[in-house]
Amino acid sequence: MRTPVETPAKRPPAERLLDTASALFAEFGIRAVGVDRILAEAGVARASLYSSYGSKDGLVHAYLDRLDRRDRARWNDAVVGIDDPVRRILTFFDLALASAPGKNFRGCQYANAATEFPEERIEPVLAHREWLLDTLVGLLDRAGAADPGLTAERVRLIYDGALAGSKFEHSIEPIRRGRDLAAELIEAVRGARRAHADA
Amino acid sequence: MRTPVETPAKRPPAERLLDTASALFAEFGIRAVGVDRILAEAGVARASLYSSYGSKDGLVHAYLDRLDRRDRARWNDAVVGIDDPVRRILTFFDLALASAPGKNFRGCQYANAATEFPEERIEPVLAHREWLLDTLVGLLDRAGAADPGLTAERVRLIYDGALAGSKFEHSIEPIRRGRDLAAELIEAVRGARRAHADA
DNA sequence: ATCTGTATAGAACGGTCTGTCTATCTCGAC
DNA sequence: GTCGAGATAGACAGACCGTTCTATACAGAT
Repeated sequence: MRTPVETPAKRPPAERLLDTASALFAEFGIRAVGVDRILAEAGVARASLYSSYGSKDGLVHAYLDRLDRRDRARWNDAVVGIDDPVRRILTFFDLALASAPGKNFRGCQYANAATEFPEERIEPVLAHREWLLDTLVGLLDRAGAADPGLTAERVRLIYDGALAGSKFEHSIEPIRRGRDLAAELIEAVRGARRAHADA
Repeated sequence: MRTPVETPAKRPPAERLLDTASALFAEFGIRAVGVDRILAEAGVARASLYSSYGSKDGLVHAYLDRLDRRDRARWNDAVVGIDDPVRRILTFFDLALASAPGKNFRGCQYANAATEFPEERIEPVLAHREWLLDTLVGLLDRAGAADPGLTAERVRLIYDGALAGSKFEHSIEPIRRGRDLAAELIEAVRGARRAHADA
């Protein structure tokens, strides 16, 4: 049993399916993409979808779950070698800046999923947001910010607004503005704690 | 020809249709609501929809157009008697705070529409955002803020983030936080201009 | 009383959706 | 060579989609 090196090493159907579905869901929305289209673009048989994921809903959950895990991993990779907690926070914006154009400025995929399925509580979406908030709290605490909990909520709010604006305007400008605003906000609350300590 | 006063004055089908559709679109999303359901809940005949609006798409556009006009009117009514430009700005957040629970914390309906139809450029959505920004610029200028253009963009970004957070958390807390953050931001840039003028 | 415009109910159409099923094929293990 | 798992293609079912159509009922104006 050897892994073919020269050939494109045709990947198993389940993986091709998830890759194709992820790209289509992100670009056009979940409800707007039917399984027929996913199957055609992935070059995969219908039965493979239902044996691997059980249903379209199963595929959707696999998409969101992997999205969460990958986004965390991408941030973790990006902050390797960065010690400054503020720069680590701004990395969230930097990653969004880098990926927004390639995703047609579709904004936050978690927000999009929550919009398309307003009645469901989607576990990976909630988990991702909680991770983001917890990470921000820890970093702001390390940065010496006054009231890290409140500031973390505010930074996340700015992050949400930045991605929403990017979707509206099909531009990275709102993300840039959000980055600047977050940086200034953090700088201000660092000063506040310093001033308080001085007094 | 008299207007009946005592009876509920059964309103014409086109209006009932738009009211029902607006409520359903807002709560469950546009794609998720079929015309059958709208017709049933409005108690209106099928043909009335197509004679009044031409198609479901026509109904959707009427919904978004009226939403824009009503939101502007609602803000205009709310700021009657309020002179302070900062309080006028915060009225945007106050209105969102008041209406969010009744709308099941579905966030910004313009953002939701943009999410559900990523390929279209939806005119009322763009117009509403432009009106919001222009209004903010004028008020911030009157408030004596440094760089009203930039600050207006930032306030709108905070507003977007507040509504997005409200949708995620099914709570008005993010809107409250956005209001506070916007108030502090405006106060800071007012101080900046005063300080600059003093120097 | 008749005409007209508008609302009604409901059948029907073509299309698309998710999901199931059958039947064939490929390929690695033994 | 044989077997079996997994992939393939494609037909099929049943529901729902938006839309068009016919036929009927009812109001007000003439």
